[in-house]
Amino acid sequence: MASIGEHGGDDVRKRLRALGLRPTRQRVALAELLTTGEHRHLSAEDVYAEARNAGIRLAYTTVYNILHQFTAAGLLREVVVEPGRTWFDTNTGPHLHLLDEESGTLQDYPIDPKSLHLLNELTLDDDLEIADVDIMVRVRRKPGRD
Amino acid sequence: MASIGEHGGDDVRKRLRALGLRPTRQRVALAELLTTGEHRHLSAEDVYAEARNAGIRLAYTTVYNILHQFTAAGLLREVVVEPGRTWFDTNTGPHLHLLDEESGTLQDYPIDPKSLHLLNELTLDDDLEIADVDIMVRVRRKPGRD
DNA sequence: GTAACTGCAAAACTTTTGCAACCAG
DNA sequence: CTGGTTGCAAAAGTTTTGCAGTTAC
Repeated sequence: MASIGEHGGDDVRKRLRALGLRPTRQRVALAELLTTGEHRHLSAEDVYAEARNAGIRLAYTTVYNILHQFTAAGLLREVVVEPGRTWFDTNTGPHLHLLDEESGTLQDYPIDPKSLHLLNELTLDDDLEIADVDIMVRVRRKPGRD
Repeated sequence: MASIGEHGGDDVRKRLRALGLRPTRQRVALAELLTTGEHRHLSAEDVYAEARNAGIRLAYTTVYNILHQFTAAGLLREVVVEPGRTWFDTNTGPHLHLLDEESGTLQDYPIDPKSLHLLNELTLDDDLEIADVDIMVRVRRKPGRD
């Protein structure tokens, strides 16, 4: 594990600054929390709870502020599944989402961007360009004998 | 224009019944409203307002109930763009969505399902199958000279 | 010192719930 | 009749706002 210790996080600070974000105590703490370990899907509430558990003192409002700033900066991706169910995805690489509607489970599935052949053929207005593509595959248990 | 007149809607009634939905006054009226004319993206509020303007008396709750029932029955598609921004799409054919984040505008773009080559290669659990696929292409105005 | 940022409480929104009244078959 | 539907008001949930106080540089 890299040296993201007690008083560490110098690299995080640099990265934040490069994104035009002042490395405040709260932003550094959340950035470390969110970029450490496996990729995850977290609700704002999840992030708040985890932060508090980790001993980070910060307000709920601040969690929202920072999550949105991180999303705008490309550190996170926002995934809206249903109204009132927003996930922040720590995986910003090319992937699609598998949603099991029965359980509400969201799963990443890596894809080769080149396979999105279709997107190169979209006819857009001349002054428009593709900023991002979200693909959600809704899966269900096969019907039949239970 | 087909005969969807004052006291008409017999075909609508049949269609609703075929879907297992009792053709109540409210359901018939909304089904006519939503299946007439061009395809559109409507919020629950839009539908409520349009219905009232058209002289249909019904409750906000009922609009939600019916929109969800229609969605489950395949008469509509639900599109969630951001938390607190759900659209009901009257176009149930194969298409993707272009979202201009600046303006919040959502636009349909027809696609050939066969071009979704990628989806045939997804490795899913044996008891799972694809129920539906939502593709959202976020577009933005090209940066550069203003 | 100053602009950027945070924290708190309240507000704003959309969507859901519970239950009595109503209607279709 | 009888269960499926509707309507109303109230509740639930998430996300946003306004503004005073704090912090980064």
